[in-house]
Amino acid sequence: MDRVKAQDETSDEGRGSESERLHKAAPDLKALAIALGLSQSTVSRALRAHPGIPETTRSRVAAAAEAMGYRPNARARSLATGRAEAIGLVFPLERLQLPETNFVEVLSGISTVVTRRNYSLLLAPFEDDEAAVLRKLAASKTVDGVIITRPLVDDPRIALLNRLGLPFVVHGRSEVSEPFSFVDTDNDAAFERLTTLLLDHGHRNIVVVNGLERFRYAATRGKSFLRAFAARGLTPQPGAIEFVSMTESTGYETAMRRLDALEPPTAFICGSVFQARGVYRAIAEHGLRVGADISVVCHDDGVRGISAADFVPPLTATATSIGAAGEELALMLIDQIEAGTPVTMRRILPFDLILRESVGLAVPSGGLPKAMRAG
Amino acid sequence: MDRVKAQDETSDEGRGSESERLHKAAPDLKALAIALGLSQSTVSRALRAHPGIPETTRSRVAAAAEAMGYRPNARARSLATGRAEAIGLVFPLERLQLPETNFVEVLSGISTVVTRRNYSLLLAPFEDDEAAVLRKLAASKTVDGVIITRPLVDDPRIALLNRLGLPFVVHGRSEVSEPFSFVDTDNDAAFERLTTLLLDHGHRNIVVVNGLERFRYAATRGKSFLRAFAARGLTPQPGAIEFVSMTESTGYETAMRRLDALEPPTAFICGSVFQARGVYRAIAEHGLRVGADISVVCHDDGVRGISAADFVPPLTATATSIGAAGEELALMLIDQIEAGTPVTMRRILPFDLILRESVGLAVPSGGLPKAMRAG
DNA sequence: CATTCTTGTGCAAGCGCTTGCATGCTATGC
DNA sequence: GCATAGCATGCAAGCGCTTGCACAAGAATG
Repeated sequence: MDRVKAQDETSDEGRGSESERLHKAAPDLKALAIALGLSQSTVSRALRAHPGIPETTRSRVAAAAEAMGYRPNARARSLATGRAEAIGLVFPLERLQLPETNFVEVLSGISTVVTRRNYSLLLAPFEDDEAAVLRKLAASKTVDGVIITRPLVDDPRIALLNRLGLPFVVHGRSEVSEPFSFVDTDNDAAFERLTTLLLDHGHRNIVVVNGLERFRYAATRGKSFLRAFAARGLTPQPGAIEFVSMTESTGYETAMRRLDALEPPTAFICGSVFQARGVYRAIAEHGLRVGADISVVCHDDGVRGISAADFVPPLTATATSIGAAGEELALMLIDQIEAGTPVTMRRILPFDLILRESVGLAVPSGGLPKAMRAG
Repeated sequence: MDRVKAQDETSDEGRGSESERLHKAAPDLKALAIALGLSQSTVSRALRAHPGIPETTRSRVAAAAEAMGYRPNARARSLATGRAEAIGLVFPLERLQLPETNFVEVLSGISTVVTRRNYSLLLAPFEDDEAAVLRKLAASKTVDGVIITRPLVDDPRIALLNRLGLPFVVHGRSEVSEPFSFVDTDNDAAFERLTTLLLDHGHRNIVVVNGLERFRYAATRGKSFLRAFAARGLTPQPGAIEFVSMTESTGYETAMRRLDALEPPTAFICGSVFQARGVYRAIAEHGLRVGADISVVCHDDGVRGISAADFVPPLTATATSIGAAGEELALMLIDQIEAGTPVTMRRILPFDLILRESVGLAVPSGGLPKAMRAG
């Protein structure tokens, strides 16, 4: 391997003339008021369209502000009003560093709404101490509220935020008794539906490649799986649920291990398209055909660039839009902030079950493959 | 296709008791000063470790602040100091929405440094009017400086920001005469190196799958390609450089079109791994083997989840870390802000040329394939 | 025509912090 | 013993905005 280093240069030098940069300083409220021959109060009220300001004054002020390029100083404004018009997104830094994540989709949804509502979005990553970040955001009043993600089954952040009095919205649910607002996918129904689908196709030995058990969504999904079995008076194999991380490689490893076991499953349910991709790979390496020899279904969050529809063969999945969840989160948080009074809002997003070619009738190991195309 | 809608629920209800949420309000400076029997000035100075405050007082104040959970109000502080201790990242919203982008890597690098330096990161996406966003950020003093990305050959934002007096750093360069700070990859050297490598292997009919010409990095890369030919007294085929977008699909389409042409190229140079992936696909569809029948090289920004090393066959590339560029950008901007005086800092990041199996000797169309393994 | 509203505007007191300058104090020097 | 330094701390004036309240002048009322 041949490695060639290119140069690496750093230098400093003066920049721009003082006069040029001071060109036309943005006026402050006082300057604007003087120019208009009005008091700061009147101008301020006119700009905010307070009642009691006649239309004539209002438009005159608006025109002058526009002409002079006036923008209120956000710092001063937020100090005076107690509102920052900004929300924070608190997340582990590694969600930006790991290759497989649905983080960007959520971020995209949040960004869209925040921009539309004229708020600012503060990114608040943390490395280990999330509570410290939350406390800091609350006390420093940098933001009016926060969005937190990936709640645990019993998440301590909820109590903390309630105590701090910082408005917040959770992406997902938690089993805590405290009240909180959230946006969540209907994991319950989705996994029950996926399980039922496989049961309908005669599968009994099903493995769930689930997320880590401490996260509430994974715990819930596991329970839904069991419930679907119970509803038919059936019992899954012991150890049917694998609580592993949401990556391609763990999907692969888990599937490899289970396929090499004494009684390999006839179907897999995956928690994410990433895991499903790994499962597909393991199945291929075993010389098996998805949909014919073995079935796979998954939950698809609608992550960019990796769609269940593009799998070969196309993957049956419960589909939601995690981008839409992001939008809903931001919307909910901002509404809550602007309501002033603490309210609890909950929203469970719907999903679509989309049947594709990855599901077939259960076949005993080595039995005849039967491709089945649903739809 | 069978679609099942799940429920969709929204509800409001009261939350938490007033007393509970007011539990233990974070004290302000005044409260802390009173508790300590000191004036606000002394406490403030002690906390900021101003000279003239004796060690004894300082530690006493620090201990009390810690015990009472004091955090300065960021709004008030920034109003008083004129510093927000925050920087903004301005970008087109679509960079978050498109599936193929190196945006997250940059963001990750920026986040890391911003957090380490105790700054806040404001995400400032725009839909069409970037200038408006910049003006607003400058006038509203929400941030102390901004990072802008993807500069055009002649980028108007630079003049604007200089005029506004808002500190900024550019990810990439521009040909404007105004001074500005930037962090950039050594595109010049990288593309000259890639071109030379192919020329060394006897390739003369090379197609460059480049980025859009209006972006300075793409324009530069094109010129470097020509320069490498000129250095050998050679001339590339007319229309050798394709200025297209940085996606898998355009890589695919471009390669398909060129491979179907009368004189198909014997080698491709791609601007990104995304394009390269499309090119590989087109080559495979033509029944050709990369490295044997046709050569491919690319520039690899080190995007998560898609590495030149994982291509089949592994792809020769000039490698840089775009995450490192993000870190450098944030570092530079913060240093610049804290320097107070406007300085111009430039940094050109090095790259490694990593030879893998995707390059072979040029073979005439239909000639004997010669696999060649460099290294 | 005096009185009470309305209406449009302004005064001034904050919001919670920083910081230039002033002050009272204890150590030092001659 | 008194002037001269520090030294540690406090006063008060902002930073640029919002907003409760007061106010002047014209409109409406009896």
